[in-house]
Amino acid sequence: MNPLITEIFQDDSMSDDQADLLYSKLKKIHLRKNEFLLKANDEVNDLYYVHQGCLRSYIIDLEGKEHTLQFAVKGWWISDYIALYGKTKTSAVSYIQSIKDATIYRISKLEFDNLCIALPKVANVNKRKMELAFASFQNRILENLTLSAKQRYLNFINAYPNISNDVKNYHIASYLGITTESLSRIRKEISTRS
Amino acid sequence: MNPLITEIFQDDSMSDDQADLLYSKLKKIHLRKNEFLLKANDEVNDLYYVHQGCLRSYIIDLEGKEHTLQFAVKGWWISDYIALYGKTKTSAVSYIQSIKDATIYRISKLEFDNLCIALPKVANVNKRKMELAFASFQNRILENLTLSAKQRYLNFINAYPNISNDVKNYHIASYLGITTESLSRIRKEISTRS
DNA sequence: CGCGACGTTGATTTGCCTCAACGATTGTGG
DNA sequence: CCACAATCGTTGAGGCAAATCAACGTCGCG
Repeated sequence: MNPLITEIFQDDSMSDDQADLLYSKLKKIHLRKNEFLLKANDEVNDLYYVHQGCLRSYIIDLEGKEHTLQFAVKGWWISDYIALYGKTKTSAVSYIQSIKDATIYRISKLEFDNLCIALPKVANVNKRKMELAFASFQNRILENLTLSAKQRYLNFINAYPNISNDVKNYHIASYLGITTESLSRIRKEISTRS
Repeated sequence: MNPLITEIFQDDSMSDDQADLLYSKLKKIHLRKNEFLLKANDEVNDLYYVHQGCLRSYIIDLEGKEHTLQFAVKGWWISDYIALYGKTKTSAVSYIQSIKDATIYRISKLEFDNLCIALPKVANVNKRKMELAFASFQNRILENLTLSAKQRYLNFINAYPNISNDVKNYHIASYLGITTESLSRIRKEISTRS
């Protein structure tokens, strides 16, 4: 019984052989705060599982501004999905950086795809993960279309109540698509009316 | 050899038995222009494959405004993914309406999941479809964060050059997250500088 | 024809951005 | 452990892109 494999693949009914196989494909990585897992223009071949810590992926636009795509905490997978999953194989468009010291497990997409074929359980866990991510992407698009900056912020701290200990406000602002100044004013407005 | 199955599952190396099994799970649906496949608060259990025509999914916010989530043309799947894939099973939040006469094939998610288990080919085609959708969602979020309304519009008509024959401008506006008036002004600006 | 759906145009408002300055907090080297 | 600098957050003034509100032209269709 491999507790890491149980954690990652959410299945404790796996044989030792299977767990060993899975484990052999994972490469452990330690990241100090502010270190990068990936940078724009890097070649992208891998998926990253967050075992501990907190990461964030973001892009830098033509004007040099950062835009946060995703935060990832324990239990989440992260990568440059545009490059890794996109129609045309490209190099990374985003940066993935640790926000606090982190332990990551890396697996190549190629290996992962093979595991999905070899082990239906892995395929099924992955399928469900993709579906959940799908739903939450739709939700984010919808919120961006329908809600004010203030409402998006309230939803954010509601959805990620613990994350605000780790991430800076300007990370949140760049996730919500507003400036740090605007977020500051929103926070002020919220705090004064209570 | 079942041409419909070949079209939907992008695999012509399937046995007749397998193709028959797949075909038996599909229910053909005809939609006239403006008919609904799904409405908010309906129970959601199915996936829909667009064989012909054009559909659009949208939500109506608290102020009564429409926001387009997705367009779907031949070869695309559509459903209320927030309800169907979300963490907590809920009823539909969106409307799915045909924009022109359409032929749809419906399959229940339950049946589809069973097929994914029974037929690895189906699982793999589905996996790849999910990955592509994943990448394009990330792209859309990124574009919403980084680009002006004008740039998003230009990207849209570039990405869907044919779609503009079918969809109304106010559909596009609600997809881009702007008002019809703003889109009208953007279109004017584009046409006059050329 | 006449009505409704769709698109356009104008005047005004507004939510958020930009630019600039300045506290507060954190981190670091002497 | 303090001193100082960098990073981060806040505040203010002014500007702009897009929204709002309102009116009107145009097209297609019963």
